[in-house]
Amino acid sequence: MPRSPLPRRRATLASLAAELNVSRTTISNAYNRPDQLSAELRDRVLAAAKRLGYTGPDPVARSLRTRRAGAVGLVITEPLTYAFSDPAALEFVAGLAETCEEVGQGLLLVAVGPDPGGRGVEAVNSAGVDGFAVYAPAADDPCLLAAIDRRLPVVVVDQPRDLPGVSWVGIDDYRAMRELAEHVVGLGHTDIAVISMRLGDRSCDCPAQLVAEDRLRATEFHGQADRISAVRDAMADAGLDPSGLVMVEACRHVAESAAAAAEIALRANPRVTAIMCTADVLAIWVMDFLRGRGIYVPGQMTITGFDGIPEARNRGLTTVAQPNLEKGRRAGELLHHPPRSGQPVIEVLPTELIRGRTSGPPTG
Amino acid sequence: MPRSPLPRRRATLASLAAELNVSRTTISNAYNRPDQLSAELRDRVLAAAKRLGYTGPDPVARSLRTRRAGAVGLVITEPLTYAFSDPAALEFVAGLAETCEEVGQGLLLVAVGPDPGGRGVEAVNSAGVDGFAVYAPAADDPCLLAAIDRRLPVVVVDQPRDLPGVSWVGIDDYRAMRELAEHVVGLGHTDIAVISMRLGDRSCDCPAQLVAEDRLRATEFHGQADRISAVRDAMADAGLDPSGLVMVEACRHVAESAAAAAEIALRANPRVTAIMCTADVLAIWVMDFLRGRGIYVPGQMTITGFDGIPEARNRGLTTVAQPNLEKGRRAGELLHHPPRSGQPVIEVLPTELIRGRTSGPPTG
DNA sequence: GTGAAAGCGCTAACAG
DNA sequence: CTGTTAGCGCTTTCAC
Repeated sequence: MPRSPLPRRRATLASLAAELNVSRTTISNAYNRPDQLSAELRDRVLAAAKRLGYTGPDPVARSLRTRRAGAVGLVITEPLTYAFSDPAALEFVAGLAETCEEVGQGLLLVAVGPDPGGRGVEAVNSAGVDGFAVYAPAADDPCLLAAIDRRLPVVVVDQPRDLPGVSWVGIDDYRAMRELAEHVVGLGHTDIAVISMRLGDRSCDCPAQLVAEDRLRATEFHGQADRISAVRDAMADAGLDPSGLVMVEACRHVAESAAAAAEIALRANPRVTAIMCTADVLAIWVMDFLRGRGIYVPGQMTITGFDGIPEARNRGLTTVAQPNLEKGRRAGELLHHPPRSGQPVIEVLPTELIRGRTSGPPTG
Repeated sequence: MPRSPLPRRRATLASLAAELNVSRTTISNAYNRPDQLSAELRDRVLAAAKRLGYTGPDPVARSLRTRRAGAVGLVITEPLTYAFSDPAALEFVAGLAETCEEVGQGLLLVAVGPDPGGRGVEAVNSAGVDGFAVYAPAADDPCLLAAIDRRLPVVVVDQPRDLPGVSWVGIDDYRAMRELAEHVVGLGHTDIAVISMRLGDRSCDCPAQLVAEDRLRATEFHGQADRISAVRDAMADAGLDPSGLVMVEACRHVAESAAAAAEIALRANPRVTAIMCTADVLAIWVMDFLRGRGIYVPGQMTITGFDGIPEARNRGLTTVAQPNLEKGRRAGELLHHPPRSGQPVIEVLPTELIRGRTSGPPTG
C-alpha cells in the first residue's frame, strides 16, 4: 500500500475507509456508534484518522444527512452594536447561550445588518439552524416573517405576541407598566412624560420626536405601545387627563437620542415632573442628560425605567424588573425541546416593581 | 397536473422543478444567478416557490456543495456567562459581529461549556463554519487545538501568541503593563500587589490564591504572565525588590473572587499601597471591596486596571486601554478575507495608558 | 460486527 | 437561456 505522506486534499470518511480497507460505515460507526465495532478496530480507525489529519465527520455533510444543524439561530433586528449596548438584551442572549451550552448546541447570531429588507431575509434563509429565536422585532419585520416561513421551530421574544402558531416568551408589558405608572401617579405627579424606543422603522432620521396619536396606534412595536397605554390608563383612572401625557420616542438606541427625547419632552411641557422611560438604558441616559442640565433626581424630576438591568439597580433606579436571563433560558428550552404536540407555547414571565431612589413626590 | 394543496413534505428544489417542468438548474439559477434566466421564467419560479412554501435552497445542502458555511465560529473557552460579564470580551464580540454583519456572514457562538475537554472539542469539530476566532484560550486548551486541527482559517485572540502557522490579533501585553507599572512605581509606590485572572485550569476550587513562582512560570496564560513580569521588571528597574511583589490570582471571573484576591493580597503584605489588576473588571470589583472596607482610593490605595472598558472610564480608573472593538474587527477581517498567501498574520494593536483618578502617591 | 446501496438537497461544469 | 451529468461527505436501513 503506497503511503501518502501529506494528503493534499482534506481527508474524508471515504478516504479513511479506503486507507484502512474497511467500509465507510465502519468509519462512521467509529465516530457515532462506538459500540458497533470492536475496540481494537476503532482504535485503528482513530489512529489512522489522526495520521491523515481527519478530524471527524464533516459537520455540514452530517447535517445534510441527519437533518439537524446542531445550532439555533438568534435574529436580532437591530444592528448588533445597538443590541450589545443594552444589558437587557445581553442578559437574554446569555440565558439563551447557557441553554445552548447545556445541550451542546451552537448559537448562531444571524447577521441581519442595517438593511433588514434585503440581506437580512437572505441571512435568515441561509442560516443552517434547527430553529430561531427572534428578539423583539416589529410585527411586520421581514426577518421575522422569513424565520417563520422557514418552518422551523420559532420563538418570538417580547413582541409581537399574537402571531398564530408561533411560540412566544415575554412579559405582560401592560400590567407591568401600569403598576409602575400607578406608583408614579400615586406620588402625586400630574405632568408626566413617557420616552419610548422607536415606534417606526429605522428610516426616521431625527434623534427623537413627539409621538402623534395615530403613530402610536399604528406602531408595529406592540410592547412599547402597551407600556404607553398603561401610563395613560393609570392617569385616567386617577382622574388625570391622559391626553396631557407627553409622548416622545427616541428614534435610535443611543444616549444622544435619549437626551434629545428628554429635551423635547421638557420643551413640550416644562411643568413635567416625571419622565417614565420604557427601558432602563433610556432612563440612565436621560438621567445623565438631566445631571448635565443641573436638574436633580428625584428632587426636581422623577425618573423611571424598565427592565431591571444591573446598572439600574446600582443607581437606585425606580423600574420594573423582568427576568431577562430566564427569558433567554425559556426561549432556549422551547427551541431545544419543541413541544411534541407542535402547539405553540405562550410563556408570560413575572415582573417586579422596584421602588428605587429616583422617584419621589413632585416639588411644588 | 394534479394540484397538491398542502405539500406534506417540505418542498425542495427538485420538487419545484418537477412542478414547473423545468430542470433543477433553472430553479437554482432563479435564486443564485438571476441574470441566467428570463425575468418571466424567474417570476414563475418564485411564484411557484411561494405557493409551495419553498423558501429557497436549503442552506445546509448548499453549504455542502459550495464548501462554504456562511458563518464564522467564535470559541470562548470560558463559560458564556462569564464571557458576557466582561465588557472587554463583549466589545470584542461586537466588533467581530459587526464585520460579520457587513459581509453577510453568521457568527456562531460555539458552545464550549464548562467541561472543555470533552464536549467542547466535539462542539468545535461539529461547527459548520468557515473559520474560527479563538478568544484568549490557554495555550494548551483542547478546543484551541481542535480548532486548529480543523484546518480552517483560525485567528487566535490575545494569547497564545506564538502558535506556528496561526494568525494572531492582540496587543503587546508586556509593554502596555510595563508602562502602567512605571507610572505606579513613579508615583512612589514600593509595596505593590498584582491581581490576575486565573493562571491555571478551572479545577482550582478556591476563589483566589497567592501565585507561586513556578506556577507563574508554568502558566498557559502567557498574556497574564507577561503583564505580571512587566510589573516586576518595572520594579527592578526602579531599584525595588521584585520578589516583594505580591501576586494573587482570582481563580474565577466573579466579584467574590476578586474580593478574596484583594483580601489575600492585603494580608500577605499589609503595607501594600497599590493594587494592579490585569483587567478592569477585576479592578472595579476590588474597588467595591475596598469601599466596603472603608479604604479610600486613591488616598489609601492606588488601583489600576487593564482594558479600558467604558465603566472604567466612567469611574476614572487608571488603566491601559486597548482597542477591543477593533480587535474584533481585525479578527473578523482576517477570517472573512484570509490572506491569499496562506501565511499567518500577526497583528499587534496599540494601547494607551490612561492616568485616571484611582492612582496617586502612597500615603506615609 | 461489517459492508453495499441509496440517497439527503444542492450547485457547477459543460453541452446544447 | 436551459438541461444533463456528477458528485459534495455523510448516515442509514438492510443484508451478510
